[in-house]
Amino acid sequence: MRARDELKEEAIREEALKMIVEKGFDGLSMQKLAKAAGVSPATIYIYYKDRDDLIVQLWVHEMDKMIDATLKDFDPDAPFAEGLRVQWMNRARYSIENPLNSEFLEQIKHSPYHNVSIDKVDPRFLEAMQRFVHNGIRRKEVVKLPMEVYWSIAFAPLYNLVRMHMAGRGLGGRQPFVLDDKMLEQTLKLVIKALTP
Amino acid sequence: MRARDELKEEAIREEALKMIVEKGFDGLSMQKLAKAAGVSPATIYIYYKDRDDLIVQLWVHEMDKMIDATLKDFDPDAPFAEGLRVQWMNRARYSIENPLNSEFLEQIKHSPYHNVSIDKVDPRFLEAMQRFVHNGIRRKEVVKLPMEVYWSIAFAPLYNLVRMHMAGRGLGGRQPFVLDDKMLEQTLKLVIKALTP
DNA sequence: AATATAAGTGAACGAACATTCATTTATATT
DNA sequence: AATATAAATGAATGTTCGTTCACTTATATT
Repeated sequence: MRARDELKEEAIREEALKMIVEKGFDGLSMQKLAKAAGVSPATIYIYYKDRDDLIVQLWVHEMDKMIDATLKDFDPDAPFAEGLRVQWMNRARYSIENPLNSEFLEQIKHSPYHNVSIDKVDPRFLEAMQRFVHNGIRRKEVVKLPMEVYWSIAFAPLYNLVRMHMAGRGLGGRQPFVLDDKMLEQTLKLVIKALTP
Repeated sequence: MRARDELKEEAIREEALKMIVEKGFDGLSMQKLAKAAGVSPATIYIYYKDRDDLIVQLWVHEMDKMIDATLKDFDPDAPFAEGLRVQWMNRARYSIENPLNSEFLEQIKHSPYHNVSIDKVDPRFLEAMQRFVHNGIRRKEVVKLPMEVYWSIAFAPLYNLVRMHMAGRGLGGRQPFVLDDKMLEQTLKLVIKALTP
């Protein structure tokens, strides 16, 4: 039998990502995607059941990559401030170096597709995060908090800064905006201040 | 001459909002919208130049409502912790009481439509915010920060909690999640801790 | 070299799409 | 009551959509 062409598969993912980020979900047309990826429309349906399945599988794939990047050198048993810094910097670096990939994830998260994809987060990631935070609380390095509150304070500011950095504009969109290392450090410091007793 | 039917206009906005939040931007069809709003497709084009214009104008309209709600009883010259609390609670209440409206705004913010709409934020709102923060810095109630960092720490956690509350599920989507007043207070307290010297 | 098998294709399908247009309807002004 | 005007319409426009299907192509196995 004939083997699958990994390059085709990758091209489809790549172009789909680009189309969605640049034109939104209503800008993703299967025929245009096929043309952009250099394959026949029918080929896409070998890999994906339908358009929705393509989007959800793409999300799973990108989420995996993001999680891998975020957890690089991360040790859930490390001291809290250190562990949080590793995750922060990993995440910031990955987002800035892979703007299409991270914008796509943000776009999904704030769209109805999220209801479908949300269940598919790697449970090992959640467990690692939970252990990390509970370690911190046990050692009195972190104030006692529901996971959702912790998460919102720890990472939502980062995501927001990254989003403005991508857009190249800050609040109200009138002024240019660049997220530099100093600002990242400054924000992280304040986040740690909020979360430590 | 014949007068415009305000009810029709409102019905179009209402149904468009519902369609976008429930089915995403690719779920907004002009013909389905017309049917849902009880008007002819052609009628929509009296109010809006085209589909994109409808979405952008809808954003402007909803943004106005959100800003009005957020600034209710807000005084930019009030003490920092007090002013921030007013905005927080206003915003949280409006979002929870008007889930469609606030989900729509979040959806736009994380989509390519944001590039078009971002310039249209009411400048008076931005000026009020700027004055409020600069007041705080001047009075040494707030650490010195770029507006973008301030904003990210002050509000991104709130938006994130509200989003999970809407979805009814927390991190990873496996556990139910309800944002209650206690949690809101707890988070606000930590945010203030981060932002005050 | 022959064969079986799944990858890959281009053209075609009906359905749904955004938008327009000739016409009708309601009403403020006269 | 007549008139002017813009609102409102339903049907129709051509286009693009997601998806399928009969067919060809490449290759791993024999």
